[in-house]
Amino acid sequence: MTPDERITTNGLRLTTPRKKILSIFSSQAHPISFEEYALLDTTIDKSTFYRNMQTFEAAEIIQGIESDEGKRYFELSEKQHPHFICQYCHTITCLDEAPIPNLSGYRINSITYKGQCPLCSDI
Amino acid sequence: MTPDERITTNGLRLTTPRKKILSIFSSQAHPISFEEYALLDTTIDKSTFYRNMQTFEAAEIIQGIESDEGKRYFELSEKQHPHFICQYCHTITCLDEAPIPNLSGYRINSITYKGQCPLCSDI
DNA sequence: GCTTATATGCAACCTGGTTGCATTAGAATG
DNA sequence: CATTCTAATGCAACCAGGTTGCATATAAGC
Repeated sequence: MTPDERITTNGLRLTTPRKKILSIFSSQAHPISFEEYALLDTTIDKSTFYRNMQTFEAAEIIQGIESDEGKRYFELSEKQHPHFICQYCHTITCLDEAPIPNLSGYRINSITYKGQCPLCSDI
Repeated sequence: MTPDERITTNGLRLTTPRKKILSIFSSQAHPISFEEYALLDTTIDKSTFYRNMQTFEAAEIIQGIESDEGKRYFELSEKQHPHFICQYCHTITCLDEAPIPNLSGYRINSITYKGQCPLCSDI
């Protein structure tokens, strides 16, 4: 399913800002914040962005994660994978290979590890 | 080591607000936010609280975790354990029994799961 | 007890994110 | 293709959690 199709199958309107949002998110390898998004789309309005993040999260098109700096990062919600947030360089890495544990009774939607990434361990 | 000793061994002064902060945190079963802390200590000053959270995090006396609502929660940094944040009731649970995986190259300081807790799954 | 650096408490501030509301523009209908 | 209706946008004002500057207080060493 293409990003645009994911919008319409959820009964949402295919608007210009939404097409651009999903197009830009499709080309990201890591979650990005509004601040970073706005560098790639200089015409976006802040409230349009955040309102769509909420809409897309409810439709499970986008997934949000909280950084260690009180910011929210977003990425396309494709194959589930944990994230690693480095507390030193604040980089967010997608751990595509890491296993997802089974916690009986709990339904896990996201996993976030925080700590020191390999690059920051070397210093 | 008592909480007070953890302060002095880090070269920090044993002040009245600090003693109260650690005393209150010692009696908590879950991480709490400033909002919740202030209900238990009505004389605390917001900046004193947050400055001490930073100091204590640096001294590894306190550990902070980000909620799914853009708030920060804190708990005494004792035995390392993952946390589960329910996206429906927003409760933070300590998963004392859950295993801590090994990610080669990464040093893990905290693990946060988000999703649906058993109570919210039943509804 | 005196001294000095550290910590407190208050107010002002910052910033990420939200809300209200008038306007715009998808999409369905005839 | 014009009309209609509702969802979505864009702007400005706002909110809340957390931080900062600075004068005052106080813990700890002598």
